[in-house]
Order: sequence, then structure tokens, then C-alpha cells
Amino acid sequence: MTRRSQAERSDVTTSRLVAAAQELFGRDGYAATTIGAIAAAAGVTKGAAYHHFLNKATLFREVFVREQEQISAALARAATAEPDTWSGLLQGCRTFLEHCLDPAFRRIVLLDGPAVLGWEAVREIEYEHTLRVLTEGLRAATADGRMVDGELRVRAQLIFGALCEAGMLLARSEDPARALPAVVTEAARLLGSLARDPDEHR
Amino acid sequence: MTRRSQAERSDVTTSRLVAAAQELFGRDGYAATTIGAIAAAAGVTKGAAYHHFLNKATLFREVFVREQEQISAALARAATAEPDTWSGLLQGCRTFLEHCLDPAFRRIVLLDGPAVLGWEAVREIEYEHTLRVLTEGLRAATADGRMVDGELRVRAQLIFGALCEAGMLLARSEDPARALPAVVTEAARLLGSLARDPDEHR
DNA sequence: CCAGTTACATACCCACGGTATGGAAGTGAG
DNA sequence: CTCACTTCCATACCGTGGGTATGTAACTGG
Repeated sequence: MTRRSQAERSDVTTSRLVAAAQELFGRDGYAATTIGAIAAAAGVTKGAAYHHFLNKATLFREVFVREQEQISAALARAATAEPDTWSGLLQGCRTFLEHCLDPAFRRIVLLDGPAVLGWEAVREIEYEHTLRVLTEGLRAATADGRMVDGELRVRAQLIFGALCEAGMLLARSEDPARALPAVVTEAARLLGSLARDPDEHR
Repeated sequence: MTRRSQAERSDVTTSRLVAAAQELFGRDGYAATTIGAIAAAAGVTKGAAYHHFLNKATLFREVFVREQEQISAALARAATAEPDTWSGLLQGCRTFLEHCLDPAFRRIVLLDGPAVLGWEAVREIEYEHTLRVLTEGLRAATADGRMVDGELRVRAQLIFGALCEAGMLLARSEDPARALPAVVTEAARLLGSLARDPDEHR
């Protein structure tokens, strides 16, 4: 009984298309991935793809959002598992860096995303996901007295930039597992500038 | 007497092509710029472009290097004009941020560069220019006792990432000139973590 | 002065993003 | 149940643009 409702059929094909797109965009990059290839990988034709998505960039945007949802969930999970706000922040950074070891993630989120969607659009999406988690972590740590006051939006952005760069650096090293401590150390040192001992005031 | 040597003719057309490419890539972005348009703007045809450059990416790479040469020179100039290594570092960062107000610079160096040339290639070029200047600034400040020790290569990379993000943030604000102080303050605060009072040891 | 190279222009190919069209399957009103 | 209408998707097609093949005039070295 392959009799399905329209909504069902539609959902199945769209999610198949997005999944195939995520796979191919992540592996080959945006420019080297054709709509035809995505459709074929999803078991449909170009017509189906253009029925559900306005154009290639729109489909890519969908993939980008998916990627954001996945990592922001992982970040939130990692942070809340920690005993206090400060270590939650550090653990979140570590989790982000580990995520950067995935080539598909780097390709989609760090390399192609800004070029394809534009910086503003990308940061707008990220501010609903990754940047939101980071900003809230900073806010919590500040409210906790573990971090000096400041423009949180700006601060989150700067830290995010440093983390992205760190993730790329890490991924490029021949032995990422061994290089991770050094990168984490430097990152923690940078963050350390913002730390404040909750017991003493200076 | 328009009689020119081969080398002369070649140099003229190549530099014209690069100049036109820099203009168009910076204004419209990599994807929206065609080789034909570049050639036309340079007063030649596609044939000339493909005679001097292997492909579109190669031409873009040339433009990218030019952009790097220009900014790294400006950074070095700004830094050496300062009285001490630490303020030289700060002034260099400020100069970089001001450079980010140029849309063409952002487009070529921050957005399209990594996507087109790949992260490794971009950082390899930058390590010969912008990142070199930054790393040397850090080295000088460290040797001067103004900054705590650390993995300079990694540190430069992290700071660079934060600065790029700061530059984008700045450029997107409705009034960059007014937003600059806040961004500089946050950036300086981040850098402050690495500062060390040269007179006291702890 | 001439063989060989360099510097282009012109003409062409084709891959790929996007559109137009057609038809099969589903849906909702009467 | 039926029939107009919509949704979903395939097929066929178009235009643009990156890249190549070819032709040719100008320069160069012997």
C-alpha cells in the first residue's frame, strides 16, 4: 500500500533532498555540487528539487540551518552537563572544536556558508542557534560573577570568530587529537582575560 | 610608436586584467563576476585572460594576494609608528578593523577567499602577509615582556579570527564610526588577557 | 630573413542553473 | 461518486558562462 497523502509524499521527498544535499554539499562543497546530483542521490529528478526549493542557494540554506540546529543542541547539552557556568562555557568551546573535526561541518558552516548566503544572513541564522547558546553562556557566567561585564553581543561574536579559526587550525594539523590541548589552552587563555574570581573584587 | 616588446605587452595586459578583476570581484563577488566581464573591463577578450591565467580561480588568487600585500603593508606601517610593541599591536588591530570597512576587502579576503581557494591555501598566503605581521607583533611583545608566553602561531590565528569577525560586525553596524570604540574595547579586553605588566612578575 | 615562440582574438563546446510544459495522483465541494 | 482544481514531479528545453581549440599577427633569436 504505497498510497500516501500529498503532505506525506512531499515531506518524504523534501527531507530526502535535504539529506542528499547535506551529504554532497558537505563532501564536495557548494560549487562542485549540482542540483542534478542531489536530486539523483535523493532518487528524484531536478524537477522535484525545483518544485520544493526556489533555487540552489535556498536548498543550501536549509542544509545550513540543519547543521546549526545539530551543533547548537550538542553545545547546549555539553554546557548544561557542567557543574558551573564557567566550566560550562569552556566545555562548550571544547565541544565546538571537536565538531570542527568533521570536514562536512567545516565546509558547510565555516567555508561555503558565508560566501553563499552572505555574512549577515549567516550570522542571523547563527544568532538563533550557535551564537545564541554562546551568548547565553556568557550572560550566565557574567550574572554569576564569573566574568567581567561587557557588550555581550560583541564579545560572543569575537569569541566565535576565534573559535572558528581555532577549529580550522585544529582540523588542518596532522594529528588533531594531539594538537587539541594546545589550542584549547590558548583559547582558554584568551577567555581567561574575561574571567573574574567570584570571591575577590579588584 | 606603439612598438612594444612582448614582455611589456604581457605585463600591461596582465596588470590590467588583475586590476579589473580586483574591481569586479570586490564589487560583485566571485560567483557573480564573469571572465568575459573582467576581460571587457580590461579592454581585451576572454582569450587574453585565459592566455595569462590558468582559470578563474587562479586570477582570483592573484587578486587575493594583491589585497594581502596592501593590507599587510598598512599594518606594518601602523605598528612601527607606535612607541612600544604593545601599543603597536593595538594600533595594528585598529588599522585592520578600519580596513574591514571597505566592502571589496571584506568580499575578497573574508568571504570569497576561503570558499574559492580553500582554507589552507588562504592561510598559507596570509601567513606570508597579514598573519606574518601579526605573529611578529606578538613575538616582539612577548620578547619585550609585555605578553605572556604561548604558542604564537596558534595565538595569532585565534586573534586573527576574532578580528575578522569584529571587522564584519563593525561593517554591518549602521554607524561603523560610532560602533568602532565598543568593538575596539572588547578586542582590547580580549588581548588584555595576554598582557603582562613588564615591571611585575606573578 | 626565416623558423619558432608569444600574445592575443574568434569560434566553439558543454555542463549546469533555471524554466516551461505536461501528466499522474491526490483533494475537496456538491 | 464525480469533476474541477491543486499538488507533486518528470521531461524537455533554454541561456549563461567556464573552459578549449584554432587561427593569426606580432615579436624574437639565430
